[in-house]
Amino acid sequence: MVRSDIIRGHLDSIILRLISEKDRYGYEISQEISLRTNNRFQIKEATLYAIFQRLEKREIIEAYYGDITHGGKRKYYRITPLGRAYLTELVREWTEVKEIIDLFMEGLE
Amino acid sequence: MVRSDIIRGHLDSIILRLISEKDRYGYEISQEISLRTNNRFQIKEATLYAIFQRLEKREIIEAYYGDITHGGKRKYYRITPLGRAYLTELVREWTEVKEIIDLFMEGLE
DNA sequence: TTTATTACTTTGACAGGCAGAGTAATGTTT
DNA sequence: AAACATTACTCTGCCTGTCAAAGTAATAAA
Repeated sequence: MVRSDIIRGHLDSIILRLISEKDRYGYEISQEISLRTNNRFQIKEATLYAIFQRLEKREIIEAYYGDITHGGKRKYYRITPLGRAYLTELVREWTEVKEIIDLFMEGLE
Repeated sequence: MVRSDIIRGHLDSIILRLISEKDRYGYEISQEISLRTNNRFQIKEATLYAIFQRLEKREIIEAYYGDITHGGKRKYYRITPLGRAYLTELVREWTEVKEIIDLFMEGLE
């Protein structure tokens, strides 16, 4: 399991990417992350919902309530055009960050 | 210039890597980072010295004063055996984090 | 002698992430 | 029907890493 303070700062990217594929609700995203990473990383609930609030306030995502529920009521999020642009920028940034950190980390494995 | 909150958590790695090459002092590390990244990333002084304190307390690095100065007196740091082990672990972690984030970021560039 | 550069330190604040506790609706067991 | 498990979201208060800002001090250059 990866320490979360090392993945910190990239959670916006991960969540936004998942929402960009299709509208999703919180619990679903949480499960999807565990699934795709094969449980190597799990997002904490408190963190996830804090990110939703942040992104919604910045108009990067927007919320609506779904009707199909299975327990608590689902709050779906969709990405806005602004969010798409932001995600593109995040992907570019990730490429650059990888390059930079690799500059220091390579040749040691 | 890369935002520092996206590189956050990897600064220990970068600094430790530089110290592992040879004993270094703060100002030197700061310059070296700017140089190697071609100014795409610069570490802030306050951050750098805070990291030194943290790593020294954890006995990952240790300090001594050098005699050759050129302005303020230089405080050199060397990596300890514990530090070497920690660095190895950090490199392994970095490989894993890259894999995980790439899981979400790929196919969008 | 004034200014620039080198070099380190400290304080206080901010932001992201999280533990823990809580609310509520639905499905499953007994 | 009662009890329990699961789904699903919210809120509060804390911790930690980073940083702006301000300060100290020594050497080199103008």
